[in-house]
Amino acid sequence: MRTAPTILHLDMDAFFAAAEQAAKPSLRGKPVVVGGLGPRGVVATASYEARRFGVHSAMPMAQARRLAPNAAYLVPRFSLYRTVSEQVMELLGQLSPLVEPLSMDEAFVDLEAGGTAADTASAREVGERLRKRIRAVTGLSGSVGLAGSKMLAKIASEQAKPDGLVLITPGTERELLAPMSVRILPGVGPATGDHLRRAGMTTVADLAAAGEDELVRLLGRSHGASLYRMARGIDDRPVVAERDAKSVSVEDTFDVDLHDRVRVRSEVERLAERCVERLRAAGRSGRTVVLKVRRFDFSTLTRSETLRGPTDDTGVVREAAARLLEGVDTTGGVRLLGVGVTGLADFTQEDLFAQAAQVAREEAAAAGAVPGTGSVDSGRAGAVDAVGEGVAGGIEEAGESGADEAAGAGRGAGAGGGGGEPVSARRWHAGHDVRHAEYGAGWVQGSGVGRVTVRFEEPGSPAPGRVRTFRVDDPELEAAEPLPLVGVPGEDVGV
DNA sequence: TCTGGGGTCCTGCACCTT
DNA sequence: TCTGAAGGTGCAGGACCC
Repeated sequence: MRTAPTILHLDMDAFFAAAEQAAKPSLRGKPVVVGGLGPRGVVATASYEARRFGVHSAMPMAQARRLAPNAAYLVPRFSLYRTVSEQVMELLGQLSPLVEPLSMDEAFVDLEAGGTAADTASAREVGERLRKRIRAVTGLSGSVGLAGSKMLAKIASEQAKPDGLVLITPGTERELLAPMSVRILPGVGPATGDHLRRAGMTTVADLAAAGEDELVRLLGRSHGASLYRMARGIDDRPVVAERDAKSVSVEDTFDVDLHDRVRVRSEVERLAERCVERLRAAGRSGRTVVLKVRRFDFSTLTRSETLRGPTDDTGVVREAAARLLEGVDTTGGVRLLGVGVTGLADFTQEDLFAQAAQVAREEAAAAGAVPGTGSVDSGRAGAVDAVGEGVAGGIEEAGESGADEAAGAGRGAGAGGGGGEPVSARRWHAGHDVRHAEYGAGWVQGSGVGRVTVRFEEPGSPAPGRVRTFRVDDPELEAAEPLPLVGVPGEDVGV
Protein backbone atom coordinates (compact mmCIF):
# COMPACT_ATOMS: atom_id res chain seq x y z
CA MET A 1 0.00 0.00 0.00
CA ARG A 2 1.36 3.37 -1.01
CA THR A 3 1.52 6.19 1.47
CA ALA A 4 1.46 9.05 -1.07
CA PRO A 5 -0.83 9.79 -4.03
CA THR A 6 1.48 8.42 -6.72
CA ILE A 7 -1.08 7.42 -9.34
CA LEU A 8 -2.68 10.05 -11.56
CA HIS A 9 -5.77 9.31 -13.60
CA LEU A 10 -6.70 11.71 -16.37
CA ASP A 11 -10.15 11.69 -17.92
CA MET A 12 -10.96 14.23 -20.63
CA ASP A 13 -14.39 15.81 -20.11
CA ALA A 14 -17.06 14.70 -22.64
CA PHE A 15 -14.14 14.21 -25.01
CA PHE A 16 -15.72 13.74 -28.46
CA ALA A 17 -18.40 16.38 -27.86
CA ALA A 18 -15.92 18.84 -26.35
CA ALA A 19 -13.57 18.40 -29.33
CA GLU A 20 -16.48 19.16 -31.67
CA GLN A 21 -17.39 22.27 -29.69
CA ALA A 22 -13.77 23.41 -29.81
CA ALA A 23 -13.67 22.87 -33.57
CA LYS A 24 -17.03 24.49 -34.27
CA PRO A 25 -17.53 27.88 -32.58
CA SER A 26 -21.27 27.87 -33.32
CA LEU A 27 -21.71 24.81 -31.05
CA ARG A 28 -20.00 26.22 -27.97
CA GLY A 29 -22.36 26.28 -25.00
CA LYS A 30 -24.96 24.27 -26.96
CA PRO A 31 -26.09 20.65 -26.52
CA VAL A 32 -23.99 18.40 -28.77
CA VAL A 33 -24.42 14.65 -29.22
CA VAL A 34 -21.83 12.52 -31.01
CA GLY A 35 -22.63 8.99 -32.12
CA GLY A 36 -24.06 6.77 -34.84
CA LEU A 37 -26.83 8.62 -36.63
CA GLY A 38 -28.39 5.61 -38.36
CA PRO A 39 -31.68 4.15 -37.15
CA ARG A 40 -29.83 1.86 -34.76
CA GLY A 41 -27.15 4.29 -33.62
CA VAL A 42 -26.28 4.98 -29.99
CA VAL A 43 -24.76 7.99 -28.24
CA ALA A 44 -20.96 7.89 -27.92
CA THR A 45 -20.64 11.17 -26.02
CA ALA A 46 -23.02 13.94 -25.01
CA SER A 47 -21.81 17.43 -24.07
CA TYR A 48 -22.65 18.60 -20.56
CA GLU A 49 -25.32 20.87 -22.07
CA ALA A 50 -26.96 17.79 -23.65
CA ARG A 51 -26.65 15.79 -20.41
CA ARG A 52 -28.96 18.31 -18.76
CA PHE A 53 -31.72 16.93 -21.00
CA GLY A 54 -31.00 13.41 -19.76
CA VAL A 55 -28.89 12.32 -22.73
CA HIS A 56 -25.99 10.01 -21.85
CA SER A 57 -23.54 7.58 -23.41
CA ALA A 58 -24.85 4.29 -24.82
CA MET A 59 -28.38 5.67 -25.06
CA PRO A 60 -30.19 4.85 -28.32
CA MET A 61 -29.93 7.87 -30.61
CA ALA A 62 -33.69 7.89 -31.22
CA GLN A 63 -34.27 8.35 -27.49
CA ALA A 64 -31.65 11.12 -27.35
CA ARG A 65 -33.43 12.96 -30.17
CA ARG A 66 -36.70 12.80 -28.27
CA LEU A 67 -35.06 14.17 -25.11
CA ALA A 68 -33.01 16.87 -26.84
CA PRO A 69 -34.57 17.59 -30.23
CA ASN A 70 -32.63 20.82 -30.67
CA ALA A 71 -29.17 19.41 -29.97
CA ALA A 72 -26.55 19.15 -32.72
CA TYR A 73 -26.16 15.51 -33.78
CA LEU A 74 -22.78 14.62 -35.26
CA VAL A 75 -20.96 11.49 -36.40
CA PRO A 76 -17.59 10.87 -34.73
CA ARG A 77 -14.43 12.19 -36.41
CA PHE A 78 -11.88 9.76 -35.08
CA SER A 79 -8.94 11.29 -36.93
CA LEU A 80 -9.47 14.58 -35.04
CA TYR A 81 -9.87 12.84 -31.68
CA ARG A 82 -6.75 10.75 -32.33
CA THR A 83 -4.71 13.86 -33.07
CA VAL A 84 -5.87 15.55 -29.86
CA SER A 85 -5.35 12.32 -27.93
CA GLU A 86 -1.75 12.12 -29.13
CA GLN A 87 -1.13 15.68 -27.93
CA VAL A 88 -2.54 14.83 -24.51
CA MET A 89 -0.60 11.56 -24.24
CA GLU A 90 2.56 13.44 -25.09
CA LEU A 91 1.95 15.80 -22.17
CA LEU A 92 1.44 12.78 -19.91
CA GLY A 93 4.67 11.29 -21.20
CA GLN A 94 6.47 14.37 -19.89
CA LEU A 95 5.34 13.47 -16.37
CA SER A 96 6.52 9.88 -16.33
CA PRO A 97 7.82 7.06 -18.52
CA LEU A 98 4.99 4.89 -17.14
CA VAL A 99 1.78 5.98 -18.88
CA GLU A 100 -1.04 3.50 -19.43
CA PRO A 101 -3.62 4.73 -21.96
CA LEU A 102 -7.05 3.17 -21.38
CA SER A 103 -8.69 4.77 -24.38
CA MET A 104 -8.30 7.92 -26.46
CA ASP A 105 -9.43 10.12 -23.58
CA GLU A 106 -8.21 8.36 -20.46
CA ALA A 107 -4.91 7.24 -18.98
CA PHE A 108 -3.08 6.34 -15.78
CA VAL A 109 0.31 7.85 -14.96
CA ASP A 110 2.73 6.45 -12.37
CA LEU A 111 4.10 9.67 -10.87
CA GLU A 112 6.59 7.84 -8.69
CA ALA A 113 8.31 6.43 -11.79
CA GLY A 114 8.47 9.98 -13.15
CA GLY A 115 10.30 11.29 -10.12
CA THR A 116 7.52 13.38 -8.59
CA ALA A 117 8.20 13.87 -4.91
CA ALA A 118 6.11 11.49 -2.80
CA ASP A 119 3.98 14.07 -1.04
CA THR A 120 0.49 15.43 -1.43
CA ALA A 121 1.49 18.98 -2.37
CA SER A 122 3.80 17.85 -5.18
CA ALA A 123 1.17 15.50 -6.63
CA ARG A 124 -1.48 18.22 -6.56
CA GLU A 125 0.85 20.69 -8.24
CA VAL A 126 1.68 18.23 -11.02
CA GLY A 127 -2.03 17.56 -11.56
CA GLU A 128 -2.99 21.22 -11.73
CA ARG A 129 -0.12 22.04 -14.07
CA LEU A 130 -1.14 19.16 -16.34
CA ARG A 131 -4.71 20.43 -16.58
CA LYS A 132 -3.47 23.90 -17.54
CA ARG A 133 -1.16 22.53 -20.19
CA ILE A 134 -3.91 20.39 -21.70
CA ARG A 135 -6.13 23.45 -21.95
CA ALA A 136 -3.31 25.53 -23.42
CA VAL A 137 -2.44 22.96 -26.09
CA THR A 138 -5.89 21.58 -27.01
CA GLY A 139 -8.40 24.08 -25.66
CA LEU A 140 -10.13 21.20 -23.86
CA SER A 141 -10.59 20.40 -20.19
CA GLY A 142 -9.64 17.22 -18.42
CA SER A 143 -10.33 16.01 -14.91
CA VAL A 144 -7.58 14.60 -12.73
CA GLY A 145 -7.75 12.06 -9.93
CA LEU A 146 -4.79 11.47 -7.62
CA ALA A 147 -4.55 8.54 -5.21
CA GLY A 148 -2.36 5.70 -4.07
CA SER A 149 -3.90 3.15 -6.46
CA LYS A 150 -5.44 2.95 -9.91
CA MET A 151 -8.91 2.19 -8.61
CA LEU A 152 -8.97 5.19 -6.29
CA ALA A 153 -7.33 7.56 -8.79
CA LYS A 154 -10.12 6.68 -11.21
CA ILE A 155 -12.80 7.20 -8.60
CA ALA A 156 -11.18 10.54 -7.76
CA SER A 157 -11.21 11.76 -11.37
CA GLU A 158 -14.85 10.74 -11.62
CA GLN A 159 -15.60 12.91 -8.59
CA ALA A 160 -13.55 15.73 -10.07
CA LYS A 161 -15.68 15.96 -13.22
CA PRO A 162 -16.11 18.25 -14.96
CA ASP A 163 -12.91 20.24 -15.15
CA GLY A 164 -11.56 19.57 -11.66
CA LEU A 165 -9.00 17.76 -9.54
CA VAL A 166 -9.61 15.49 -6.57
CA LEU A 167 -6.91 13.96 -4.40
CA ILE A 168 -7.60 11.02 -2.12
CA THR A 169 -5.15 10.94 0.76
CA PRO A 170 -3.77 7.44 1.25
CA GLY A 171 -5.10 5.98 4.48
CA THR A 172 -8.59 7.43 4.02
CA GLU A 173 -9.67 4.97 1.30
CA ARG A 174 -11.84 2.63 3.35
CA GLU A 175 -13.94 5.26 5.03
CA LEU A 176 -14.32 7.11 1.75
CA LEU A 177 -15.45 4.00 -0.13
CA ALA A 178 -17.68 2.56 2.61
CA PRO A 179 -20.91 4.49 1.88
CA MET A 180 -20.51 4.37 -1.92
CA SER A 181 -22.59 2.15 -4.19
CA VAL A 182 -21.04 -1.19 -5.18
CA ARG A 183 -21.28 0.07 -8.77
CA ILE A 184 -18.35 2.43 -8.11
CA LEU A 185 -15.96 -0.55 -8.06
CA PRO A 186 -14.37 -1.64 -11.34
CA GLY A 187 -15.90 -4.88 -12.58
CA VAL A 188 -19.31 -4.26 -11.05
CA GLY A 189 -21.74 -3.59 -13.89
CA PRO A 190 -25.52 -3.90 -14.09
CA ALA A 191 -25.56 -7.71 -13.80
CA THR A 192 -23.16 -8.04 -10.86
CA GLY A 193 -24.78 -5.03 -9.21
CA ASP A 194 -28.18 -6.72 -9.40
CA HIS A 195 -26.73 -9.98 -8.16
CA LEU A 196 -25.23 -8.27 -5.12
CA ARG A 197 -28.39 -6.26 -4.46
CA ARG A 198 -30.44 -9.46 -4.37
CA ALA A 199 -27.95 -10.77 -1.81
CA GLY A 200 -28.58 -7.64 0.27
CA MET A 201 -25.37 -5.76 -0.61
CA THR A 202 -25.69 -2.27 -2.03
CA THR A 203 -22.70 -0.40 -0.59
CA VAL A 204 -18.97 -1.02 -0.56
CA ALA A 205 -19.19 -1.39 3.24
CA ASP A 206 -21.65 -4.27 2.72
CA LEU A 207 -19.09 -6.04 0.54
CA ALA A 208 -16.28 -5.58 3.03
CA ALA A 209 -18.52 -6.87 5.82
CA ALA A 210 -19.68 -9.89 3.82
CA GLY A 211 -16.20 -11.38 3.74
CA GLU A 212 -14.18 -12.99 0.96
CA ASP A 213 -15.79 -16.44 1.19
CA GLU A 214 -19.27 -15.06 0.68
CA LEU A 215 -18.22 -12.94 -2.33
CA VAL A 216 -16.38 -15.90 -3.87
CA ARG A 217 -19.48 -18.04 -3.36
CA LEU A 218 -21.63 -15.42 -5.09
CA LEU A 219 -19.35 -14.31 -7.90
CA GLY A 220 -16.73 -16.99 -8.40
CA ARG A 221 -13.14 -17.25 -7.30
CA SER A 222 -11.45 -14.60 -9.36
CA HIS A 223 -14.13 -11.94 -9.34
CA GLY A 224 -15.14 -12.50 -5.71
CA ALA A 225 -11.61 -12.32 -4.35
CA SER A 226 -10.63 -9.23 -6.32
CA LEU A 227 -13.86 -7.45 -5.36
CA TYR A 228 -13.25 -8.16 -1.69
CA ARG A 229 -9.81 -6.59 -1.94
CA MET A 230 -11.15 -3.54 -3.77
CA ALA A 231 -13.92 -3.13 -1.21
CA ARG A 232 -11.22 -2.76 1.45
CA GLY A 233 -9.44 -0.18 -0.68
CA ILE A 234 -6.67 -2.57 -1.70
CA ASP A 235 -5.58 -2.39 -5.34
CA ASP A 236 -1.94 -3.02 -6.19
CA ARG A 237 -2.33 -3.32 -9.95
CA PRO A 238 0.71 -1.62 -11.51
CA VAL A 239 0.59 0.99 -14.26
CA VAL A 240 1.49 -0.93 -17.42
CA ALA A 241 2.84 1.16 -20.30
CA GLU A 242 2.77 -1.37 -23.13
CA ARG A 243 -0.04 -3.81 -23.76
CA ASP A 244 -0.18 -6.17 -26.73
CA ALA A 245 -3.59 -6.56 -28.35
CA LYS A 246 -5.01 -10.05 -27.92
CA SER A 247 -7.62 -9.97 -30.64
CA VAL A 248 -8.68 -8.01 -33.69
CA SER A 249 -12.28 -7.86 -34.83
CA VAL A 250 -14.71 -5.93 -36.99
CA GLU A 251 -18.46 -5.91 -36.86
CA ASP A 252 -21.39 -4.18 -38.50
CA THR A 253 -24.94 -3.63 -37.34
CA PHE A 254 -27.32 -3.38 -40.28
CA ASP A 255 -30.01 -0.72 -40.54
CA VAL A 256 -32.45 -3.45 -41.50
CA ASP A 257 -32.15 -7.11 -40.52
CA LEU A 258 -30.66 -9.30 -43.27
CA HIS A 259 -32.79 -12.26 -44.34
CA ASP A 260 -31.13 -13.22 -47.61
CA ARG A 261 -28.61 -15.97 -46.90
CA VAL A 262 -26.51 -14.98 -49.93
CA ARG A 263 -26.26 -11.42 -48.65
CA VAL A 264 -25.34 -12.68 -45.18
CA ARG A 265 -22.58 -14.77 -46.69
CA SER A 266 -21.18 -11.88 -48.73
CA GLU A 267 -21.23 -9.60 -45.66
CA VAL A 268 -19.27 -12.20 -43.69
CA GLU A 269 -16.69 -12.35 -46.48
CA ARG A 270 -16.43 -8.57 -46.55
CA LEU A 271 -15.96 -8.43 -42.78
CA ALA A 272 -13.30 -11.15 -42.94
CA GLU A 273 -11.39 -9.08 -45.48
CA ARG A 274 -11.64 -5.95 -43.33
CA CYS A 275 -10.52 -7.91 -40.30
CA VAL A 276 -7.43 -9.22 -42.08
CA GLU A 277 -6.60 -5.73 -43.32
CA ARG A 278 -6.54 -4.55 -39.69
CA LEU A 279 -4.60 -7.61 -38.62
CA ARG A 280 -1.95 -7.01 -41.27
CA ALA A 281 -1.78 -3.30 -40.52
CA ALA A 282 -0.89 -4.26 -36.96
CA GLY A 283 1.79 -6.66 -38.24
CA ARG A 284 0.09 -9.59 -36.53
CA SER A 285 -1.39 -12.95 -37.44
CA GLY A 286 -3.92 -15.04 -35.58
CA ARG A 287 -4.87 -18.63 -35.03
CA THR A 288 -8.55 -18.63 -34.00
CA VAL A 289 -11.25 -17.22 -36.26
CA VAL A 290 -14.45 -16.07 -34.54
CA LEU A 291 -17.80 -15.42 -36.18
CA LYS A 292 -20.34 -13.33 -34.27
CA VAL A 293 -24.02 -13.25 -35.17
CA ARG A 294 -26.65 -11.13 -33.46
CA ARG A 295 -30.10 -12.23 -34.48
CA PHE A 296 -33.34 -10.29 -34.98
CA ASP A 297 -34.25 -10.79 -31.30
CA PHE A 298 -30.86 -9.44 -30.10
CA SER A 299 -29.70 -12.90 -29.06
CA THR A 300 -25.99 -13.16 -29.82
CA LEU A 301 -23.98 -16.24 -30.59
CA THR A 302 -20.35 -16.83 -31.47
CA ARG A 303 -18.74 -19.68 -33.34
CA SER A 304 -15.00 -20.16 -33.49
CA GLU A 305 -12.50 -22.35 -35.23
CA THR A 306 -8.87 -22.79 -34.30
CA LEU A 307 -6.49 -23.29 -37.22
CA ARG A 308 -3.37 -25.43 -37.17
CA GLY A 309 -1.22 -22.33 -37.08
CA PRO A 310 -1.53 -18.53 -37.09
CA THR A 311 -2.35 -16.83 -40.37
CA ASP A 312 -2.82 -13.39 -41.90
CA ASP A 313 -4.11 -14.81 -45.17
CA THR A 314 -7.39 -13.26 -46.33
CA GLY A 315 -8.54 -16.44 -48.03
CA VAL A 316 -7.93 -18.61 -44.98
CA VAL A 317 -9.85 -16.29 -42.64
CA ARG A 318 -12.65 -15.76 -45.17
CA GLU A 319 -13.12 -19.47 -45.67
CA ALA A 320 -13.01 -20.26 -41.96
CA ALA A 321 -15.65 -17.58 -41.32
CA ALA A 322 -17.78 -18.99 -44.14
CA ARG A 323 -17.51 -22.51 -42.66
CA LEU A 324 -18.57 -21.20 -39.26
CA LEU A 325 -21.57 -19.45 -40.84
CA GLU A 326 -22.72 -22.76 -42.31
CA GLY A 327 -23.49 -23.98 -38.80
CA VAL A 328 -25.61 -20.97 -37.84
CA ASP A 329 -29.36 -20.69 -38.36
CA THR A 330 -30.07 -17.19 -39.67
CA THR A 331 -33.75 -17.61 -40.48
CA GLY A 332 -35.66 -14.84 -38.77
CA GLY A 333 -33.09 -12.23 -39.67
CA VAL A 334 -29.61 -11.05 -38.77
CA ARG A 335 -29.05 -7.72 -37.05
CA LEU A 336 -25.26 -7.78 -36.68
CA LEU A 337 -22.36 -9.75 -38.11
CA GLY A 338 -18.78 -9.74 -36.90
CA VAL A 339 -15.53 -11.49 -37.75
CA GLY A 340 -12.56 -11.57 -35.41
CA VAL A 341 -9.21 -13.23 -34.96
CA THR A 342 -7.69 -14.18 -31.61
CA GLY A 343 -4.62 -16.10 -30.51
CA LEU A 344 -2.44 -13.42 -32.07
CA ALA A 345 1.18 -14.04 -32.98
CA ASP A 346 3.88 -11.65 -34.09
CA PHE A 347 4.89 -13.03 -37.43
CA THR A 348 3.92 -11.69 -40.84
CA GLN A 349 5.72 -13.96 -43.26
CA GLU A 350 3.78 -16.39 -45.42
CA ASP A 351 2.99 -19.40 -43.31
CA LEU A 352 2.92 -22.94 -44.53
CA PHE A 353 -0.70 -23.37 -43.56
CA ALA A 354 -1.80 -20.47 -45.75
CA GLN A 355 0.30 -21.80 -48.59
CA ALA A 356 -1.23 -25.24 -48.22
CA ALA A 357 -4.71 -23.74 -48.17
CA GLN A 358 -3.94 -21.73 -51.28
CA VAL A 359 -2.69 -24.81 -53.10
CA ALA A 360 -5.90 -26.59 -52.12
CA ARG A 361 -8.00 -23.71 -53.43
CA GLU A 362 -6.10 -23.63 -56.69
CA GLU A 363 -6.44 -27.37 -57.11
CA ALA A 364 -10.15 -27.18 -56.44
CA ALA A 365 -10.48 -24.36 -58.95
CA ALA A 366 -8.48 -26.22 -61.57
CA ALA A 367 -10.72 -29.25 -61.11
CA GLY A 368 -13.80 -27.01 -61.34
CA ALA A 369 -14.97 -28.64 -58.15
CA VAL A 370 -16.69 -25.58 -56.70
CA PRO A 371 -18.74 -23.76 -59.31
CA GLY A 372 -18.79 -20.03 -58.84
CA THR A 373 -15.74 -19.74 -56.64
CA GLY A 374 -13.25 -19.92 -59.48
CA SER A 375 -9.57 -19.50 -58.86
CA VAL A 376 -8.11 -17.77 -55.84
CA ASP A 377 -7.65 -14.60 -57.83
CA SER A 378 -11.09 -14.48 -59.34
CA GLY A 379 -12.58 -15.39 -55.97
CA ARG A 380 -10.93 -12.37 -54.43
CA ALA A 381 -11.95 -10.11 -57.28
CA GLY A 382 -15.54 -11.24 -56.83
CA ALA A 383 -15.44 -10.37 -53.17
CA VAL A 384 -14.06 -6.91 -53.92
CA ASP A 385 -16.84 -6.27 -56.43
CA ALA A 386 -19.38 -7.24 -53.81
CA VAL A 387 -17.95 -4.64 -51.46
CA GLY A 388 -18.23 -2.01 -54.14
CA GLU A 389 -21.85 -2.91 -54.81
CA GLY A 390 -22.64 -2.87 -51.13
CA VAL A 391 -21.37 0.66 -50.68
CA ALA A 392 -23.10 1.94 -53.81
CA GLY A 393 -26.33 0.32 -52.67
CA GLY A 394 -26.04 2.07 -49.34
CA ILE A 395 -25.66 5.41 -51.05
CA GLU A 396 -28.78 4.90 -53.10
CA GLU A 397 -30.75 3.84 -50.07
CA ALA A 398 -29.65 6.91 -48.13
CA GLY A 399 -30.57 9.13 -51.04
CA GLU A 400 -33.98 7.59 -51.52
CA SER A 401 -34.92 7.74 -47.88
CA GLY A 402 -33.63 11.28 -47.52
CA ALA A 403 -31.54 10.04 -44.62
CA ASP A 404 -29.02 12.59 -43.53
CA GLU A 405 -26.47 10.10 -42.42
CA ALA A 406 -24.44 7.02 -43.20
CA ALA A 407 -25.87 3.63 -42.42
CA GLY A 408 -23.00 2.96 -40.07
CA ALA A 409 -19.78 4.63 -39.16
CA GLY A 410 -17.82 1.75 -40.64
CA ARG A 411 -19.43 1.68 -44.01
CA GLY A 412 -18.74 4.38 -46.54
CA ALA A 413 -16.84 6.33 -43.92
CA GLY A 414 -14.48 8.70 -45.61
CA ALA A 415 -16.77 9.02 -48.57
CA GLY A 416 -17.99 12.47 -49.22
CA GLY A 417 -15.43 13.56 -51.71
CA GLY A 418 -11.79 13.40 -52.64
CA GLY A 419 -9.87 10.35 -53.71
CA GLY A 420 -11.21 10.40 -57.26
CA GLU A 421 -14.71 9.38 -56.24
CA PRO A 422 -17.42 10.44 -58.67
CA VAL A 423 -19.13 13.53 -57.25
CA SER A 424 -22.55 12.00 -57.85
CA ALA A 425 -21.69 9.26 -55.32
CA ARG A 426 -20.69 11.60 -52.48
CA ARG A 427 -22.19 11.37 -49.03
CA TRP A 428 -21.94 14.22 -46.59
CA HIS A 429 -21.74 13.21 -42.94
CA ALA A 430 -23.09 15.63 -40.36
CA GLY A 431 -20.14 17.21 -38.58
CA HIS A 432 -17.46 16.31 -41.10
CA ASP A 433 -15.05 18.87 -42.49
CA VAL A 434 -15.35 20.30 -45.97
CA ARG A 435 -13.73 23.03 -48.03
CA HIS A 436 -15.43 25.18 -50.62
CA ALA A 437 -13.43 26.79 -53.40
CA GLU A 438 -15.02 30.18 -52.74
CA TYR A 439 -16.08 30.15 -49.06
CA GLY A 440 -13.20 28.19 -47.51
CA ALA A 441 -13.29 25.77 -44.58
CA GLY A 442 -16.50 24.61 -42.95
CA TRP A 443 -18.41 21.62 -41.72
CA VAL A 444 -21.52 19.74 -42.80
CA GLN A 445 -24.52 20.76 -40.76
CA GLY A 446 -26.87 18.36 -42.51
CA SER A 447 -27.74 16.82 -45.85
CA GLY A 448 -30.66 15.22 -47.64
CA VAL A 449 -32.85 15.42 -50.74
CA GLY A 450 -29.91 16.35 -52.92
CA ARG A 451 -28.74 19.27 -50.77
CA VAL A 452 -25.98 19.72 -48.23
CA THR A 453 -25.90 22.53 -45.69
CA VAL A 454 -22.47 23.82 -44.62
CA ARG A 455 -21.49 26.19 -41.84
CA PHE A 456 -18.32 28.09 -42.70
CA GLU A 457 -16.22 28.50 -39.57
CA GLU A 458 -12.92 27.27 -38.14
CA PRO A 459 -11.72 26.40 -34.64
CA GLY A 460 -10.23 29.88 -34.27
CA SER A 461 -13.23 31.80 -35.64
CA PRO A 462 -14.22 34.55 -33.18
CA ALA A 463 -17.96 34.08 -33.82
CA PRO A 464 -20.30 31.47 -35.34
CA GLY A 465 -19.88 31.28 -39.10
CA ARG A 466 -22.44 31.69 -41.87
CA VAL A 467 -24.53 28.82 -43.25
CA ARG A 468 -24.94 28.06 -46.95
CA THR A 469 -26.65 25.25 -48.84
CA PHE A 470 -25.29 23.52 -51.94
CA ARG A 471 -26.21 20.68 -54.24
CA VAL A 472 -24.61 17.44 -52.98
CA ASP A 473 -22.69 17.18 -56.25
CA ASP A 474 -21.41 20.78 -56.23
CA PRO A 475 -17.94 20.43 -57.79
CA GLU A 476 -16.56 23.32 -55.72
CA LEU A 477 -17.24 21.47 -52.46
CA GLU A 478 -14.86 18.78 -51.25
CA ALA A 479 -14.17 16.76 -48.12
CA ALA A 480 -11.30 18.07 -45.99
CA GLU A 481 -9.10 16.98 -43.13
CA PRO A 482 -9.98 18.26 -39.64
CA LEU A 483 -8.28 21.54 -38.74
CA PRO A 484 -6.15 21.54 -35.58
CA LEU A 485 -7.84 22.77 -32.41
CA VAL A 486 -6.70 26.04 -30.92
CA GLY A 487 -5.40 26.17 -27.38
CA VAL A 488 -6.54 28.75 -24.85
CA PRO A 489 -4.06 31.65 -25.00
CA GLY A 490 -2.50 32.86 -21.79
CA GLU A 491 -2.45 29.42 -20.19
CA ASP A 492 0.81 28.02 -18.92
CA VAL A 493 2.51 25.94 -21.57
CA GLY A 494 5.87 25.69 -19.89
CA VAL A 495 7.30 22.26 -19.20
C1' DT B 1 -37.44 2.32 -25.69
C1' DC B 2 -34.58 -0.37 -27.99
C1' DT B 3 -30.09 -1.28 -27.41
C1' DG B 4 -22.67 0.58 -31.58
C1' DG B 5 -17.98 -1.01 -31.97
C1' DG B 6 -13.78 -2.71 -30.26
C1' DG B 7 -11.89 -4.84 -26.88
C1' DT B 8 -10.68 -7.88 -22.17
C1' DC B 9 -11.42 -11.36 -18.83
C1' DC B 10 -13.82 -15.14 -16.61
C1' DT B 11 -16.57 -19.39 -16.23
C1' DG B 12 -18.29 -23.80 -17.41
C1' DC B 13 -18.34 -27.68 -20.20
C1' DA B 14 -16.47 -31.24 -23.34
C1' DC B 15 -12.79 -33.73 -24.87
C1' DC B 16 -8.17 -35.47 -24.98
C1' DT B 17 -3.83 -36.95 -22.95
C1' DT B 18 -0.97 -38.48 -19.35
C1' DT C 1 -6.03 -53.48 -19.71
C1' DC C 2 -9.09 -50.65 -17.18
C1' DT C 3 -10.12 -46.66 -14.32
C1' DG C 4 -9.94 -42.19 -12.34
C1' DA C 5 -7.76 -37.79 -11.46
C1' DA C 6 -5.60 -33.81 -13.17
C1' DG C 7 -4.31 -30.61 -16.49
C1' DG C 8 -4.42 -28.54 -21.09
C1' DT C 9 -7.05 -26.95 -24.94
C1' DG C 10 -11.03 -25.63 -27.58
C1' DC C 11 -15.39 -23.65 -27.61
C1' DA C 12 -19.46 -20.79 -26.22
C1' DG C 13 -21.51 -17.44 -23.51
C1' DG C 14 -21.67 -13.64 -20.29
C1' DA C 15 -20.16 -9.48 -18.05
C1' DC C 16 -17.73 -5.45 -18.19
C1' DC C 17 -15.19 -1.27 -19.91
C1' DC C 18 -14.58 2.96 -22.79
